[in-house]
Amino acid sequence: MGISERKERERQEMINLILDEAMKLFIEEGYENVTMRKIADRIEYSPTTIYLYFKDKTEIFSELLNIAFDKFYEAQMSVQYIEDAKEKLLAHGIAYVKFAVSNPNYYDLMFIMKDPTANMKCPDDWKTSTRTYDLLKKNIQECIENGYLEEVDIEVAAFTMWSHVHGIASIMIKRGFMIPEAFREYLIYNSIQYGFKGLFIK
Amino acid sequence: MGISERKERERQEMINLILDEAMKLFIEEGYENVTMRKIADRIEYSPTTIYLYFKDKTEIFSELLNIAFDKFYEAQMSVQYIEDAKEKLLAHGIAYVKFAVSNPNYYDLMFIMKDPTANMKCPDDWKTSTRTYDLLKKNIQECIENGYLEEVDIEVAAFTMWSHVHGIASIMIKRGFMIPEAFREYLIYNSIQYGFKGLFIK
DNA sequence: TGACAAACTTAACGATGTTAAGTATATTTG
DNA sequence: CAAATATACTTAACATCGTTAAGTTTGTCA
Repeated sequence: MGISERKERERQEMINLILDEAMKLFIEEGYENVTMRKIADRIEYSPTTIYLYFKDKTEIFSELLNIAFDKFYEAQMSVQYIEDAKEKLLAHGIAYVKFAVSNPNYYDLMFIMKDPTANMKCPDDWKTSTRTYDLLKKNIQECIENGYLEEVDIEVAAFTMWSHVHGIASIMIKRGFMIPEAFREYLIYNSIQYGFKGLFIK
Repeated sequence: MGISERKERERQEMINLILDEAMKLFIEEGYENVTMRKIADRIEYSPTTIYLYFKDKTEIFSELLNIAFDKFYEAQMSVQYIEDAKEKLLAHGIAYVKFAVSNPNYYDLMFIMKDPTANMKCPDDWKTSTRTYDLLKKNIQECIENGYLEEVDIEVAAFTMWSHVHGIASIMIKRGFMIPEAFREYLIYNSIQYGFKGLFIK
């Protein structure tokens, strides 16, 4: 009997409908503009219907978070084809910041916002997030092997590069107005260049 | 007649009382736990009384922001006595992050939170914030003069160091749970060391 | 002492997330 | 095929939030 399959399918469609509209609201207007009632308006159901598919608002955002991390990972992967380890590492950093500034709400959700995942058991749920960090470490390792970087604690090196690009990203997203618009791109590019290059020995 | 003076004094005391309690609530429990009603409870007045002294909630936070920037500036100044320009620059960076992690709510307010100053006219009100950035640039200038740094666009150098320490600070504050507790201090110190040192030529 | 202004409170509005109780629809069972 | 039941959804309500309007108390000055 395909009847329970159909029901499961319909349920999944409803879940996706909710997530899609929540995501649109979120991307367009940011976290504080995603309200249960606004989502309900968009999907043309009553607000309480949402609670039949999600425990609460944070569960919706946990799902959006996973989607965001996937896109984030893809953005980083788009640069992994580069042969030269040094060039790749630089491109990696630039891709990181580029993703952040062109998807500010995703980035906010992933790394800045009061963690909507406070209720999540970390080890499993953050798998998608460590994936990109592992990629960075791999690239650093490659640089060491090719003599571009001296042999250092790879954790320190990775954290240093991460904190640098994260710093750029979050300044641009949260306090970008402090920097003249025309100056921002220049600053992003040259800062990554300047900061990373200092670490290279060749 | 000292009567209007007394009234003005009493008014100022009320303003300070409100700010003090708001600040305590804010430091202890963060932004979202500061509500007009909770402040009212603490000062033992009705919620609406607060509106006789502050236009709205954001005006209270604008005041807290100024106080925070002052403390921040002081924290940076506490390291300016150091003679050697290179040592001073490193200490500056460490002092920055130290302030941030030991005053996470201040730091959040200053550089991370959805700007509570959106209604403020930037040029004047951000004076207190550019003050510390000018200090950083001065220290960098000194390093150049002493041959510690090559002659670079000072704006790029300052932004690079800022984004690095800001990155460290905001990771620790917002996603510190991703890093083992025992590892954090090590990472902070060594990352600043590693990142900054790379920029020096001597 | 009475007029008036300042300080403060009570009550309410519209928004939020969320829950409890009720209704309509679809499926299963006799 | 009709009655029983489970599923999907809605209405109404609660407590909380920032904020406003209207009313009350208090203190100052003529």
